[in-house]
Amino acid sequence: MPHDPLRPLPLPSVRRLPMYLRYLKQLEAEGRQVVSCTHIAEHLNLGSIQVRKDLALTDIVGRPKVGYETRALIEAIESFLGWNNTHEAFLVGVGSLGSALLGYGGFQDFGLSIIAAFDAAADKVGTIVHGKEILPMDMFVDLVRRMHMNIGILAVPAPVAQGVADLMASSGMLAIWNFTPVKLTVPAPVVVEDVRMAASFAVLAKRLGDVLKQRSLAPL
Amino acid sequence: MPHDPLRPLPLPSVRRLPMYLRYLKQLEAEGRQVVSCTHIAEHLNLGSIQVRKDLALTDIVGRPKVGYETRALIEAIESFLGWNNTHEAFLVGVGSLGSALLGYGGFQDFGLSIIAAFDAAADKVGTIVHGKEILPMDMFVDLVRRMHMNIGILAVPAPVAQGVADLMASSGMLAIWNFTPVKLTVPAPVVVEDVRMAASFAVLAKRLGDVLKQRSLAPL
DNA sequence: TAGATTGTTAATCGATTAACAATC
DNA sequence: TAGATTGTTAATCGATTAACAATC
Repeated sequence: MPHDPLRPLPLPSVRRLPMYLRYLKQLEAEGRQVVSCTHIAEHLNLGSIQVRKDLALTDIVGRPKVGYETRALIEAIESFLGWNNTHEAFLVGVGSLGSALLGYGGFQDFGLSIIAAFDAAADKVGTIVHGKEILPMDMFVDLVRRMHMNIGILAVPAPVAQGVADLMASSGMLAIWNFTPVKLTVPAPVVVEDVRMAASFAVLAKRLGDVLKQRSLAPL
Repeated sequence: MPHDPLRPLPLPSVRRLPMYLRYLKQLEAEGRQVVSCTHIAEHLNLGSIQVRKDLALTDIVGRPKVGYETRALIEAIESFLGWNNTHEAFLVGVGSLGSALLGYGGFQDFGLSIIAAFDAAADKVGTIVHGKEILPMDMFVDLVRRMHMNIGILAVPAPVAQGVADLMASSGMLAIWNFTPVKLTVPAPVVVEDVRMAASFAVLAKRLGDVLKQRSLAPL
């Protein structure tokens, strides 16, 4: 079932692909040559049909009774996600969150490389954070243009988030990975993906509340 | 429509509530007394019916033609999410991500307070990070029990994630906010919420790819 | 009153799950 | 061959959107 390119991508499936990828890499490291949907599904607590359908997005074909070749599957997912060639990005905002992102090693798992970081604060500019020099905002637009940067990572304080997003868009960036809680407005082709930590915590707090409620109703 | 408590919560709605909350607080700060769904929806690029239905989860009632009282709505959402009383949490793992979480100011918006941080590395224990002393793992289980901590924030390296999660569960914690890419297995009442940055980046990369493809097909 | 907005029921849409033939 | 697994079509489920009466 080669996914009909006219229909929008099923985003829940896209979001699950990195989970498969991570597990497959682990299996490969353990020397496993082939793997079935059933096996993946079991390990990740998912339905095997769902896994099969998600994998089908990448146009991989498996062998009945056997499964998929681990290596081929890894390559199919990476290629589908575009994680086989490196994505270079500029980071703006080197506060506590921004500097964590600068130092986070896990990004290389998905081919993301932060090649420069910018901050508006004069006392941060010129310092080295996790091995990278912090550049002044003055240089931002010019460097984006000269280096044809597509991806901006936004980790500035909320009040200036929209302003920096405008700057990113006007300098020619096409994608903004938004770590602020601000709903950004951007011009036509630019895409924004929000990392909404508050949304995640809302679910946790709500479910914890349910557990506590049940506990108080039915004590030991 | 007071949400039927027997049916599971619509999680997409729960995830949107913090967005509303943030915007409502902004409106309140600007002195706005009442607000309509239409207005909220417009600002957040959502459908007004969706907003109305989400808000109905909190049992708030509005006035036709007028809308909702800003303050009452804020309180209804906070109460629904349990964000009116403070959630205290222990953080484990003070690497680059963990120390960012320690220093991140935004958590107070949702009543989350990290009251202690732990690390296994001897050279980190005893140091002060963002004003908080790093404690040794030896003290973890005992402190969780004595302080009746419910929430653990997991920001350790992937290889030890499951082990620390086991420790959290066995010491009596009921909720784990998981910043690692590992799929955790936990015993019965414990809830886990994953912050899957890779999933978010997968969507961004995929959509950026689409934009670039369109560009190359229809150049200037 | 007229018009806008809420609350609720019905229709649509998309994602998940089930069923089953094809295949190694 | 027998049994397990894939690929695909159909059924179910849940979330979103539409329709509309009630109300201020």
